[in-house]
Amino acid sequence: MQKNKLPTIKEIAKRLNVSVSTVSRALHGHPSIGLVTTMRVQKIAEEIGYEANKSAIHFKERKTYTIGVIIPNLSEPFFSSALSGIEDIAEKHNYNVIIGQSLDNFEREKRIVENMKDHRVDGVLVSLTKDTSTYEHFENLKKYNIPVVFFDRVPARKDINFVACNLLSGMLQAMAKLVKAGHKRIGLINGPAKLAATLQRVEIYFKCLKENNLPIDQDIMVSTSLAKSDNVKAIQKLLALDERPTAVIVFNDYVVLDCIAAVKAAGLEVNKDISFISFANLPIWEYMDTLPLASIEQFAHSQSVIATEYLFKMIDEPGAGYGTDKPYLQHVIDSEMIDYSL
Amino acid sequence: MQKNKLPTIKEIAKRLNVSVSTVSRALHGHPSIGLVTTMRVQKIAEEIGYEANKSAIHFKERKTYTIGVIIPNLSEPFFSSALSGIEDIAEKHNYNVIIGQSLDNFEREKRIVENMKDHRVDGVLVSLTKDTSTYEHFENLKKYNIPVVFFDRVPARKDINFVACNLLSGMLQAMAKLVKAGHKRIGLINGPAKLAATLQRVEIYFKCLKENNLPIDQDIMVSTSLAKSDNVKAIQKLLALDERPTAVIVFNDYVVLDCIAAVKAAGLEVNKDISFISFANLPIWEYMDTLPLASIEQFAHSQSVIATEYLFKMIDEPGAGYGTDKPYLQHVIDSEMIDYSL
DNA sequence: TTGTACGCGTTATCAG
DNA sequence: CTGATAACGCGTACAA
Repeated sequence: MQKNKLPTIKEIAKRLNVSVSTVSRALHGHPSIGLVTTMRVQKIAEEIGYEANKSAIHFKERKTYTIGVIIPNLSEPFFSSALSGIEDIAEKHNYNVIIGQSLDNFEREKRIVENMKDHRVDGVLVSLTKDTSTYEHFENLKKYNIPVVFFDRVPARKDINFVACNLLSGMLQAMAKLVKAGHKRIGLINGPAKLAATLQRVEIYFKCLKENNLPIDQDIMVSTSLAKSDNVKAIQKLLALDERPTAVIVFNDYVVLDCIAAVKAAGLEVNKDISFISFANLPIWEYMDTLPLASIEQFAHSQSVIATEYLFKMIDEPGAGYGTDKPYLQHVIDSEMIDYSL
Repeated sequence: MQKNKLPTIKEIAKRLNVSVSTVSRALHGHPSIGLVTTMRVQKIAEEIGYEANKSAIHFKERKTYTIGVIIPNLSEPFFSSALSGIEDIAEKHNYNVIIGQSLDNFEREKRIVENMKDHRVDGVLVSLTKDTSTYEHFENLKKYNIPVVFFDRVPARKDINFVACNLLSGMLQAMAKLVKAGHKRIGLINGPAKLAATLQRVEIYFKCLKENNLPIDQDIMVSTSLAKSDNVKAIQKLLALDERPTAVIVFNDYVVLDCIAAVKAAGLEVNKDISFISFANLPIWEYMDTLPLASIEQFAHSQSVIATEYLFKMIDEPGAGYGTDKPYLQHVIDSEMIDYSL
């Protein structure tokens, strides 16, 4: 029935027996168009409910006014909160945001990048899969002049733009606190080996031990794929040790949640038999009865906002050198211990 | 430096001294093109790294292969989980998803709808603002043949497509459980008046009281704007009553979180001095020590998936009558009590 | 002050 | 088998 008969500039021109350019200019209030004509045009534009087809304009401008966001999983508060920040900034720039969930799957990540390139987004924000260790799919975007900024889960390279968290600062505070409380045997539950953050955690862990003159003991270092069952296994391994750690650094708050449950299930008491410190600072701690001693804030929102703002710099001033060589964005946010033991 | 010199079909044509149509057909493996020509074309296409400009194709097809999602807030797990489901389905249909956060602000919602229309999305999914009570901005989309499906927070109308939760079924189970446990004074903490769900809650509340031969008492009915401070005020009002309720139906799990905290702060014990039942079934309950007696699952994921699939039916078969009159989607999911008291 | 012509990248139609 | 041309909706340099 209703044919796709959307009002166009052409339609208006026909009705008024003027040219499309006149209509176009009239609609934009161009000074060179006579007042009467302008009014007449605007009048029927109003009447027939004309509204410019942005996608046509974008096509012509060879821009889409859209940025792409690639993240592992929307269901994780960390990422949805980041996305929320991104959308905020994009909206201020009159940009749209399209999303792609990699689901921590490298192949999917590649497909999503491909798709975003096909759609000619004007820029891309990425938080990597835990399995991403090559970056050609992103290189490809350079060919299309599509700027990329990584955040949080970033490649281990120097020729890219990223914003991430320096976990050390907060961790040092936390560690000092543990040592002061008398902990001498401090374990580590780390994440998947391929994640850059995992390596970082080890480094920090070592550094902190050293800083406090504590020995390194491989027995109390375990890791998890981040799957729930694996989290439980990890903590259980530690609990089963003859000489178990009295405190544990944990990859993130989600893992700690499972650890706490497992400790309770084992008939032990959190913060007495064993204490935890982890990374993320989930908003729910506020409501929990049993929490880690401290959590190292990761600033999902700040990270994403900074990344997005830089992305827009690159988009708005192409050729200004942003994102190339010297002015690479390599923003590292100092982390911060949030003390829950008070 | 690098001019926007992306390889196009035209470029290939020039290099080979053939027409663009030949190139186009060769690229698509059209049978009418000679094998040699086809090969030659594909060869340099490969060489110069040609990739079709989808946005040009979409422009020509007058489709964007993009759907819009309008939700109050990405930071709420309920909505991010819904969005996750939407993105999943869209991806299967090779569609993109653009998002808009209304932040529960009616004016923003209008702007977002406008924006999505400007961008000519092929369809829209909406969960309303708590202040939305008029729907002209959506009517407008009809003019552009952009189908709309509402989910969860839906308009109180019959001439639209929606999927929502019937909260009654789960609630009846929960209520039966309360009564069986001896509760006779059951209060209500409701949400903002403008939200359709608020009215629904009252109806259910009344119905359940009646079903169980309990009297209605205005004193134990309060409401909150959903802001934290307001949540606390609401529960405190109930706690301050001479004869306070022994159990309370609460608008949703987020409000309960604040209630529980307030109860503890008042030196009372949850599930002893006062019990709660609410709506949402947050994933974190699993990890909490203090939880409501039960939570009525809202099925964020299911709702959004069903809504999205119907949206694609409308998109894929326009004129098939979907979304008009008889085949309006008015899918109501029966809710389900999740019992946490075991 | 207004109109003509062109370009954005692609596909479809019609001719040859 | 291949090419020229129109069309999608709009903006704009150039011409009148």
